[in-house]
Amino acid sequence: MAYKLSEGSLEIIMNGGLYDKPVMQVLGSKKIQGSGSNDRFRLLVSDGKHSHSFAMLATQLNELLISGELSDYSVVQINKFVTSVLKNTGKGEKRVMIVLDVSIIAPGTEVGKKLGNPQNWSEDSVTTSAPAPTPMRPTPQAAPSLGNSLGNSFGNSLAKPAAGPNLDSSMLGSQMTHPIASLSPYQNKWVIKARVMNKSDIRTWSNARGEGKLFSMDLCDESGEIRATAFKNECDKFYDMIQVDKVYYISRCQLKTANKQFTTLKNDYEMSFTPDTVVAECMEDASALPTVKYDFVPISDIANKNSDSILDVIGVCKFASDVQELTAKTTGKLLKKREATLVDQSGGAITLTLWGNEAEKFDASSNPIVSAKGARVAEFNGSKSLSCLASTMLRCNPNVPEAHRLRGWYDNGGAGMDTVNISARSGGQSGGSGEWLTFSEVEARRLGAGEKGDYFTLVGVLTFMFADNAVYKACPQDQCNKKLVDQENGLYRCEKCNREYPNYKYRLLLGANVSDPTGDQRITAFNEAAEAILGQPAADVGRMSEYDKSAYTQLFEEVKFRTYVFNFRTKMETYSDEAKLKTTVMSAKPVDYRDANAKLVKSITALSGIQV
DNA sequence: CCCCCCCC
Repeated sequence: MAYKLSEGSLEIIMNGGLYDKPVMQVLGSKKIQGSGSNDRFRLLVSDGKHSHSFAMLATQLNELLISGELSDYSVVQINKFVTSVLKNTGKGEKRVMIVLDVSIIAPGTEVGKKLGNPQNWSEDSVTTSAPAPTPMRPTPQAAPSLGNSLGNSFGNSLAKPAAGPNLDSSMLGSQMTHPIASLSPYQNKWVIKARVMNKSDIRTWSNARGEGKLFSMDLCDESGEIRATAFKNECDKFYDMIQVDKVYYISRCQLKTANKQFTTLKNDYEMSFTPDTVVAECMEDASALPTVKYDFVPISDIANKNSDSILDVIGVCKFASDVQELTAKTTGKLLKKREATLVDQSGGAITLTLWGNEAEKFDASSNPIVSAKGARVAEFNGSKSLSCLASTMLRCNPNVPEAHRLRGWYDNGGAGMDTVNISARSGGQSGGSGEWLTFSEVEARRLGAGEKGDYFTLVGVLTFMFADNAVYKACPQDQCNKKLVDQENGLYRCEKCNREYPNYKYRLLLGANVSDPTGDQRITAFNEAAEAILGQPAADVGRMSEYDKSAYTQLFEEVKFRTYVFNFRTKMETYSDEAKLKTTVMSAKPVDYRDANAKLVKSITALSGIQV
């Protein structure tokens, strides 16, 4: 049988032209050292007229060679390929062809010999041979280096949109962009057309090697996904431009091996923007480019998921807390978070914690549909909630069928449906998201029954205070707050430090009763919380108790029957066979009536389904 | 060149 090779196709391709599905013969292959398991293979290919050893097999096709399916003398049709120019090869520029998809027309064993008499094609042929023959389809003939000319074109169009007779983005079809899966450090001239799946906040760093700022983004196309990071100048240059869900042409980034420890994206490489990087938004229809794929878990099912598992969720945001600031224990970093309560048709409600910029920007006032791909299940005090990671793809009112279904459900009665808050069953900041509970709800939910105790917020009135023992003389050591024993000789003994001191500090330990319309509770307020309740520093309260008893009594009279927004921690403890809730004041704040009224209105709306 | 993903 005679095999017909696409004579002359190599010359076209190696001149940067396009040739549709050339048929070639493989004359040899050679393994070149890749990093780790990423071996790559170089092929010697022939079109019958020329042979060329600068063809490389895309790594995803390695198996063809390893299995022997592709071997010497095989005749193949190259369905998909890209070329790129390598610099610094020692012999000037070298163009390589990367084979992305092949069909084997005849196995090497069947062909058994070299077809024709191909001459070794060299880079010199470019200048000695005639210009490339007419390609198979309209092609950028003025573009001996595809990536380069596209890059220039972007540069021009960014500077002056109407410029450039050569190429504009409307001419950029899929033929001319490179699949993300084909990118590697071996190729430096390429253009990808990619959708932004996720974009990070700007982060700064400071370490022994210096300091700076960066942001990163996750890109995808039909072939795969890759992370790109923009540092310093590039961070400033591109942060505002890059928008989630939009599609961009991107060229001239630096590729490097991805550290798998820090990414879940399916790519062996990641890229960094460089001063030469060009980004141009794709203005034509890019609906063919994949969007984020979801695998939503019904909210009520999340209660059965393991902690730390990663999942996708979508729900109506029924409620969101204010932004709270906190300090990370391990890093000392100042963090901002907001807790959004999501509900869906499963009848479940769950808290989703947003961080940083996403927390600040979030607006729950219109009860948006919120979706999160890759949120992490967290467990606190035995209850499940979700937390966003840097890799989580968060969307408000995403254009997906589930979102439209939820909107319809919520606006037609779903808002009034009873939900089971799986983030509040037996722990956590109960009621989630800054919701206020009553004592009867605390009882109904059996808060405090768990191992670690439960936190909740409640508006209550101080109905009684144990004023007599509210202040004591404490060990003056910084970390030691032990009550001192008066030695009656001007010295005070600390049993914990096993030392005597001539001095002491006053600390507060206030026992009290708090009531709300549904019940009451014996509570304890330690130093800072008690100072907040009394509105006086412990030192002043101590002086009053010792030197101005009437002022001391007056202080407690004034505070009695005041209303506070309390944050409590409660835990069941057993004293001499009797189980009792031990409830501690974590914080006590005066009521902000504006905020309180807003909460009541929200609650009325949620319960009645009627917009107030 | 980062690599943190936090808290009650």
